[in-house]
This record gives sequence, structure tokens and C-alpha cells, in this order.
Amino acid sequence: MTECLMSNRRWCPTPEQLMVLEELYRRGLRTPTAHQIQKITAHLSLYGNIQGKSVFYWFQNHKARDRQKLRNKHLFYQTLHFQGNSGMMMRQDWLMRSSYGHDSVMVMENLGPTPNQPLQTLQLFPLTSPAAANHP
Amino acid sequence: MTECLMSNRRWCPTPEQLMVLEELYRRGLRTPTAHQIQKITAHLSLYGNIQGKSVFYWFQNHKARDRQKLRNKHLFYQTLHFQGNSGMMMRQDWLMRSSYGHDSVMVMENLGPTPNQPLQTLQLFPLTSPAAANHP
DNA sequence: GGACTATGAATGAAAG
DNA sequence: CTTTCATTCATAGTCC
Repeated sequence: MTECLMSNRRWCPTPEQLMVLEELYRRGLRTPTAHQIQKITAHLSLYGNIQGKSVFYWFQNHKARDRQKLRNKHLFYQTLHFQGNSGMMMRQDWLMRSSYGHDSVMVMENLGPTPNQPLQTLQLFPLTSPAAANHP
Repeated sequence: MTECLMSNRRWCPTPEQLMVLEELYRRGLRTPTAHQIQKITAHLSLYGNIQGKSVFYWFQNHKARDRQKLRNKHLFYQTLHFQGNSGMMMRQDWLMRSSYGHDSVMVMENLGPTPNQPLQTLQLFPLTSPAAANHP
């Protein structure tokens, strides 16, 4: 039945809530705006406790996993040549990266301007270190 | 626990590192300069591998999510102020984007058309309601 | 009593 | 800065 008798440490969607969410998704909604989330949340509240973040997460996860599924399907077809034995994919061990290669980001390289430095006085370190409580 | 058994595709902060970062954050550091990032990174390296960009990202994310949370809290108090009878405000905190209208006014009350609307036209609700098959 | 799956929640990393 | 994406963590529910 899967009704969810969960100690509510996390949201457990009721069937009605799920139906609504899936319908919205089916209609093309993927990343609802804050306002949309509000409305959806309000509506879903009729069927049980729910927070906005749950709606937010639901869409995030659903979309992500949809995408993942597709990705894996592609990957599967394009590399399907091994593992023909059991006919069973054992698990989702397919950790395929989407080829992110760049490690650049170069965040650090803007050593230049840094126009104003408001909170310079704060001691970065020591932090873990003891007394030495010196001060400006 | 939660030591993070992650395959190192991305940085996984050790508890010590996290503690330091949080302490810095607590002390008011929000957007460290390149130089500060360097120092922090150097310090955190004592506890495990880490790159400057991780520190950078950490602050960005932490700050952003903090703010999101606050924003939502406000949103919550200013819009869902009904249901106050139970005496318990159920503390809704979550994250979401705010869709801040940077563009001037752009109120919704413009007459009808709203020429181009990506997927805005989709009816959130009614959902349970029938026909009304509108279209872009 | 574990293994496994699904899925809510979180967060590092980027993109915009 | 704000949003989004990808990956991971956590756990309820299920099966054996």
C-alpha cells in the first residue's frame, strides 16, 4: 500500500499530491517559480501537510532523474556491447560523467581590484588556536 | 559518521574543515577575497585535500542558501498568515529562488495578452478541472 | 536481518 | 548574485 506511516522526518506525498505533481510535470512544468511553488504548495496542503521545499525538491529530483534515465538509455545503447551475459544490469553503476573536463574555473585569478574590503579586520586564523586574542 | 566515502570527483569537506568554514561564516565572513580564500585553503589543507575553488563555492552556496531560507521565511509570514489558530506556526523553512523582478514594475495586471510567455500559460490550477484547453 | 529500490533531502559545482 | 544541474546522502518500504 505504501501509504506512508512514516515518522515525519521527511515529507511523504499522498497519492493525491503525487497525482497533481505528476500531472503538472506531464504538462511540461519543470522548474516552477517561487510563486508557482507557493500556489502548488497551497493546493497540495489540502491533501496533507507539505512544505514548499518539498515541492521544490520534487521537481528538481523528478527532472533530474528523468534526465538521468534518458542519459543512461543513450549510454546503454551506445556502449551496450559488453555485459551480455545475465541480461541484467546488476545495478546503476553507470557513473557516467557528462564530460566535464574543465578544471579551470579560475576563481582565484582576480587578485586585482577587490574594490573595498569591508570586513578585513576579522581574524581568519587562528581559529582553532588558543588565547592570543589579539585585536585591532 | 558520514565521513564521505565519495569517489573524489568533488570535494567532500571533512568535519574539521566544515567546522572552520562555519566558524568563519558565523563570524561574518561571506565573500572572502581571493587572498582570504588562499589563506583559508591553505589552512584547511591541513585536514584534507581541498582547492581554493571549493572554499569559494562553499561560501557562495552557504550564503545563497542562507538568504533563500530567510527570503522564504518572509514570504511565509507575509503570505500564509492564515491558519494561526492552532497556535503553532509549523516553521516552514526551505529554499527556493525568488524570481526577483529586477525589471521595473511588470505587474501582472497588464491587460490580458502578455504576448510571449514561455510556459507561463500552463494552468497550475485548476488541474482537476476539465476542458478549458487553452493554448499558447 | 540484511540487500535493494525509490525517492526526499542536501550540497558541491557550475551556468546565467 | 541567483538559478540550475549533477551527484550524493539518508531512509522508508519491500522482499527474501
